[in-house]
Amino acid sequence: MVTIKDIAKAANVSVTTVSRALNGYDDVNEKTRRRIKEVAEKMQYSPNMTARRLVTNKSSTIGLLTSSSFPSNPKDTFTMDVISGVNEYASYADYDMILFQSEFAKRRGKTYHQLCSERQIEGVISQGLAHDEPFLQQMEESSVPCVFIDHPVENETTSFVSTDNAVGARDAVRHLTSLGHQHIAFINGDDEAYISLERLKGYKEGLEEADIPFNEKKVRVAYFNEEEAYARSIELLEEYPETTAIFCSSDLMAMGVMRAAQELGYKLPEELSVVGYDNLVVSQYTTPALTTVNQDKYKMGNMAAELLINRLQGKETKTKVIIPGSLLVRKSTCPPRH
Amino acid sequence: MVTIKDIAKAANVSVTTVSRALNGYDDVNEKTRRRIKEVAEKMQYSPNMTARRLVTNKSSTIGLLTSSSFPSNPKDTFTMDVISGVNEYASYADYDMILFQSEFAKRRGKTYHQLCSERQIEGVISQGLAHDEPFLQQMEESSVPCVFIDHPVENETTSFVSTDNAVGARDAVRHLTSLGHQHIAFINGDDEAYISLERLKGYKEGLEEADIPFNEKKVRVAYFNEEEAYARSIELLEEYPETTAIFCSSDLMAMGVMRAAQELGYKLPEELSVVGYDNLVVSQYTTPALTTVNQDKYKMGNMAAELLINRLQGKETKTKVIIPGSLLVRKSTCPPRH
DNA sequence: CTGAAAGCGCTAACAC
DNA sequence: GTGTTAGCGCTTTCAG
Repeated sequence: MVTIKDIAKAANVSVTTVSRALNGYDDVNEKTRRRIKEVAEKMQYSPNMTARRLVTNKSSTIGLLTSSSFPSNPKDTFTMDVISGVNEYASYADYDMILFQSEFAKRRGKTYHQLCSERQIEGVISQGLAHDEPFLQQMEESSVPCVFIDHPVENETTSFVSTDNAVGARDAVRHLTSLGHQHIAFINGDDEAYISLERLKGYKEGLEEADIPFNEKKVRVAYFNEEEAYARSIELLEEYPETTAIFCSSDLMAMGVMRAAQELGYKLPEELSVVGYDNLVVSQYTTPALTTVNQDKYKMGNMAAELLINRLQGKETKTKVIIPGSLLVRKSTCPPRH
Repeated sequence: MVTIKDIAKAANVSVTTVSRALNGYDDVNEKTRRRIKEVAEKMQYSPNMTARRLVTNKSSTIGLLTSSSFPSNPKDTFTMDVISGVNEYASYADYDMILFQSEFAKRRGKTYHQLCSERQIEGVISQGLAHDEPFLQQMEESSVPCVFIDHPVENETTSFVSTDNAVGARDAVRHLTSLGHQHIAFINGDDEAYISLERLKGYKEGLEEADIPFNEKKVRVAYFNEEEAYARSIELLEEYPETTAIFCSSDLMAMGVMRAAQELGYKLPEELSVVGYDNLVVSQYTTPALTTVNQDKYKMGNMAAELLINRLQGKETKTKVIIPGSLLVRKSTCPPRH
């Protein structure tokens, strides 16, 4: 391994000068710099980041914290897209990215703070943590900068990236009402999580716009789980047979709903319109192809990384970004039968 | 930040003793150890990995090297599954994983060796690199242990993980011939890559078993690309209208083929059977659902990590693992029309 | 402009 | 069993 010491020797200068020359400080003679750079090149020098980290106490590494192993469901490509977006920006900005799972950490008895300090993580991005996940609280309190995806907290060290969930949900419902639907049920993901609350708000707005009374009994929670949604939709359809459309807070849940409806003998979409949320890859291949609200997951990750790294580098930066979504009308929705 | 020095002071011992106590060496009095551990716990000590890395010259970090940003195609969930498998094992074994892209490195003018030495990467896993990617050569020559996915090189520092490609391809063709197909074309991924050669071998075997003569004109190469496969299959179908089945070396290519056939007016699967390879998530949602050869991508990643980390830890370990695949018969294949 | 020296937090001979 | 000491490779005062 070639060190700056070797270069110093070869170039007949001190290690200090080598360090300064290579790191682009301007208090070094241009000729000396050139010579040093040449020597470094010739000797195939490459800096030992670990040593640098130790002394500067900076790691150029960010963490991406998810709850457990991904994908929990093979169809769930959400996290992959986020990872991809984060990694891309991190690479571009010359940061490394490390994946953490809160479940794993807890099993090891590690606190959030340990997770970060052990590796001198400079900042972290969280994605897909449950709203009551203790790590979330620890992140907020930690001095390590972080950005939350879909968890609305902003302060001196914390930023927030999400999509416009209320608008997305409202547009979905608006699409349904404009088709003529009057009986629109809603399978939500959670009853406390931020995005679920927002989407519920959008659902109500959409209903209100069309002068349809809100009925909380027609809202069920299925924890973003396909099987759970399958079960909830069967109950819903039995209790409210007049239902002609179901709006779901994720594509996975929508797939559960479609399966339930088909097994119950509904003809899709004529007898039941279904709308999803997320626009997972699979959603365009379901039968019928799923109408859904697109979320730009890659961009969410990319943005989160940008906000985080800007902050780490002391650049001025937004602390909140809401990425617009858009309704993708496919084949799972149509006017209700009379 | 709490250091061993602080603990040493608080526990009235030397830093050496603290280090030894915390790292489980046995040349330390059990009472002392207990006391030190207590103090460490109380002071919320967590070791500075960077310092440890510097002195031990070990990073507990492995790299996962892919060619470019992933997924190149949103439907392509292959790399995600591999990543997931690698990450899972790495976490379990207490290693960190970092994602590298060869394209990015090259744009930065970094060699493979620099990539590793800068971060003191202990070992790397490669996935999805083109067979003529220069980094592959550099990996083989490097002293950094590595394991190749789908690239057959084994030596003192190198292991190899793949699935049984020849068998997979043969089974696919066997399935087709057993259905009665006599005119089976093949869209391969590459004409030099290891897996492509193996699958070609399997294709020939399958044909031979059924006494069908091999015709190299019926083999086309589409570089694992959907559009490319779309184009090649149109040519194929026009030149050999007697074709009743096409075997493809990836699901993505199979999707291109199905689209081409449908646009050409073929009724699937009655007028053309199509078989894919990989078993991507989407393949079960295509119309018709794609018959394909499953590859356990998660396991490939998991295995690769296991082989690598075993080696890093000096454990005895296999240097080659071939994971069996299995044919998944779905709806895109049926007997040919007479 | 350049160099000497200190030290980041930790491990590992080597003594005692 | 425990402590002393010498670094790992780098950055960064502080002098000159």
